[in-house]
Amino acid sequence: MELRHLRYFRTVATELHFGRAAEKLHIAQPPLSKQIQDLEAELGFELFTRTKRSVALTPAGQAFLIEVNQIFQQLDRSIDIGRKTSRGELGQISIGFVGSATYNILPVMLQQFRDRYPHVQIELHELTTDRQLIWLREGRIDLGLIRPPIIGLDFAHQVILQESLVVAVPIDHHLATLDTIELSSLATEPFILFPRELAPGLYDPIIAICQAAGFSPQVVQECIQMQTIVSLVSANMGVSILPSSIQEAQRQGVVYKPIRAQDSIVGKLATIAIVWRLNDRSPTMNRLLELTLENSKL
Amino acid sequence: MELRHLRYFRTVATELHFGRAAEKLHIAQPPLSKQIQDLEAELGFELFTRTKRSVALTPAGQAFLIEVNQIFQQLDRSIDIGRKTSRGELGQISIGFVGSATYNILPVMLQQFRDRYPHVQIELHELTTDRQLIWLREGRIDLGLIRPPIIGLDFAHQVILQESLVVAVPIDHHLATLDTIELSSLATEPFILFPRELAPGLYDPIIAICQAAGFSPQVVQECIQMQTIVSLVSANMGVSILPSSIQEAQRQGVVYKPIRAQDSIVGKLATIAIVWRLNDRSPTMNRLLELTLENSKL
DNA sequence: TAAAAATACTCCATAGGTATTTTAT
DNA sequence: ATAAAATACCTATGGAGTATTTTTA
Repeated sequence: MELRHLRYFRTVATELHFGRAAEKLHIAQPPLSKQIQDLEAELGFELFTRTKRSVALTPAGQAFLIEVNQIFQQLDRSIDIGRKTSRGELGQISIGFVGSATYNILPVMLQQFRDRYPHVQIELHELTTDRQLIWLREGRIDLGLIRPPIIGLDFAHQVILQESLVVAVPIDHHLATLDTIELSSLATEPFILFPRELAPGLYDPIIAICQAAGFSPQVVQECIQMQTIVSLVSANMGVSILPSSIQEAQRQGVVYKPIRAQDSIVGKLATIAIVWRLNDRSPTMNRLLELTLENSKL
Repeated sequence: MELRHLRYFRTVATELHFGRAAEKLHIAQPPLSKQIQDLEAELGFELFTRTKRSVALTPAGQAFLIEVNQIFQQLDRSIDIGRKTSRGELGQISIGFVGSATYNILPVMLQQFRDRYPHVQIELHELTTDRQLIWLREGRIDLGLIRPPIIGLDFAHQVILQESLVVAVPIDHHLATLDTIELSSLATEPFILFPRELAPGLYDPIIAICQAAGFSPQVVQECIQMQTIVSLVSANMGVSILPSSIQEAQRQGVVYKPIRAQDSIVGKLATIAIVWRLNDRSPTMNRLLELTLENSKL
């Protein structure tokens, strides 16, 4: 059986006239009769009762017609789904992100993508940079928002955000009244930082600028979550240096101050990059990368 | 597009190897490659990523595969439904019946049919004989259980039940003690009968046997429902002559007595026939007629 | 008698086969 | 070097066309 048989059947069933049906199908009447006969032979039951002067559907033909219409509906649906998937309008994508991406790039990226491609299922995983690279390799996520550097040759990446660092001090701290803070004035302050392994690409520059300012920070506490660091600063446990986007997360008892003369020595050191597997270009990923990279250029 | 393309696609998608897929399909590899290419061209998107050494489904191909499997499922379903309908195992039938068929033929017929063909939808309509013939002609019912005679040449029918008549008398009536009743002893009794129009094929024989016994029954009350006649008899309103199957409907205050010497003069006068439209032989109807006629022969 | 489906045949488009090339491992 | 898909070209099945017959309203 081929779709041709079913197409012909549908036409004859609606026209109830082999001649007209053949005309509608742009074929001659005899081959149409032949095809319907072949179909009936294959099915093992009669579709039409022909009385040489009139054609009518048998009860089985009526029941079959209803079901055959479903086949064509399902066929249209199949093509539509395939086409949409090929365009990245339909599908799913699994995204990893570092906690600090929550304050800037991630919400913008998600909202834009959801607006443009509402039928794509997005799965989100908050993970550290190193876990993201592992998950990427294992195929558990398709994209990662990480803090460089990236180790491994099987990844492609693109920096999408560069931000400056700020100093976080408790609101009643003696430095809290200044507009900008000289790094050297933090030499004797207790520091709260994240463990180096978590984001060496962010940790190392922080240590480097401190040493350039003539001191090594005295780390009294390490925290995995940036939110926790901020909490501890507000609790007068010490000060910290963090990406400036942390200011988006409003928090009582903490003030953020720019580092003086940052542009020349310090620059925009906190970077976030988007990573994906080399040679993995699903349509959905392409659409998301397009949107994100296009955006990060602005 | 033809089912061939989809069949080939499914095989390649499961084998992920054109050579093996071709073997499985009993065709050579080049035409298989060609057909898949044609399919992709028609769909407007790629189904496979071929890297000369390995074949993989694209995301669109994966999505399409799932949907295509649905097509084949729907195809199987269509054939199955058509086949079952052609055998009368699936479908619907609308049956009319006279109230008095409720006591004998109808319940047996329904139970047997339901047991054998549980997926056929049965619609039941209690109607008088004349209404049934009208509904039959209008296509509102497919079969009727009626009391002959049948007027109209466009019907086929078959008598399926012949039963004798019995006399219904109140339990405290002076005739209630006898084993059988002589019709002539009813000459002066008040009669309760149904209107002639309702079932002339039953009414006329009743009048005829009374007249053969030398009297015309004094009808004091007419009722459409046989149940009502029985009620009135039990209320001492009079006596009646009814088909013997009325005894199935147990009722306080009424006794039923055979008519004496019934075999010779009276015979089995109350008949029920099954009627259908000439040349209307749906599979469902054929199955029901088969069962019923086969049964009535016993 | 006329309208419509079925038969009988003929033809050609295309599905499928064979031989070969290309390409990636 | 080899496995596997693509390309090129050929063959032949069967879908479609034409002419005719059959059937019944």
